[in-house]
Amino acid sequence: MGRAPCCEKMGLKKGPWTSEEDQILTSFIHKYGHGNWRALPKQAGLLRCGKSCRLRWINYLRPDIKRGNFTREEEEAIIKLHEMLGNRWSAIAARLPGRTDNEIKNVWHTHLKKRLKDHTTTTSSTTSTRSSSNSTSNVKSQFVDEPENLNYPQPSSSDVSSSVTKVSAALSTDQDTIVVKGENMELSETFPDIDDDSFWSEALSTDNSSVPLQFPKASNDEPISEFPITKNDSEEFGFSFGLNMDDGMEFWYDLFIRTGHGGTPELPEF
DNA sequence: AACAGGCTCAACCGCAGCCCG
DNA sequence: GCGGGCTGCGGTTGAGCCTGT
Repeated sequence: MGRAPCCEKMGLKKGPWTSEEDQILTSFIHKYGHGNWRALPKQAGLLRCGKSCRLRWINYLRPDIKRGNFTREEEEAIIKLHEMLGNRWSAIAARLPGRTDNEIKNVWHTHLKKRLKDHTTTTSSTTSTRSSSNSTSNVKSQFVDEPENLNYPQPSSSDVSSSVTKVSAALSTDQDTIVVKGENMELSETFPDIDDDSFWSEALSTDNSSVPLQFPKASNDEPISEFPITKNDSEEFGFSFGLNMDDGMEFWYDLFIRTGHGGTPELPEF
């Protein structure tokens, strides 16, 4: 089909975004949403192409973005999801609240891929119960057998350390099923067909920031220079800072609790 | 202190698919 | 059904930072 002309128009800026540009874009989207990325930079008075604006918003400016290092649980989830989904970074990102596909992709290529590769070369004799031909199929044994390979600070207490390892091992999957096991329980979370993203998008439907809102009436192409954000604005558009971050934290907290960190240090051996 | 090589991550590029006239 | 416009996605790049020598 027809390809979108890229940012080749004269005068359009490329390269790193300035804080001023960030502020303009953020303010505009908070106020009017992003119904039309192509028209947005013009409306907002940005010398960027819509594509660049969209990327900047999605990967950096969105308020529900969880900044900072990936937690152990997140990295394990990425590995598992990659095992199931392959390089479908957006699908993986949809399952990791607050993380973007770009971020996950970077983490995969810089950390996880290398880690898995190192492990497979050093522990080629390690047996895996999975018969999958996927190259990442030995993820479980990696975390079970060699937690010291991970670049995480290890607690001084051996009890805590071992429990972490066991929890990681408990995050096993059988294709579409992620099984989380804890003491005195076997809680299975059977996820629906992972090809159907609707389940997840519904589950994460609090992501109001992605809901296209309305642009100002474009009586002319005058850029809108000021859009102070008020509490009323955010309420009017159903937008709220921190909401999605809380959901993300809730997700991991829930996982944390279910895996036994929330009170029961002892976990079944694997 | 200076340099080189490696690493990280924000941003860009180009393709695919969806939507609509 | 066809074609153009647009968005979303995955792969790739490169500037800046970090680390080792």
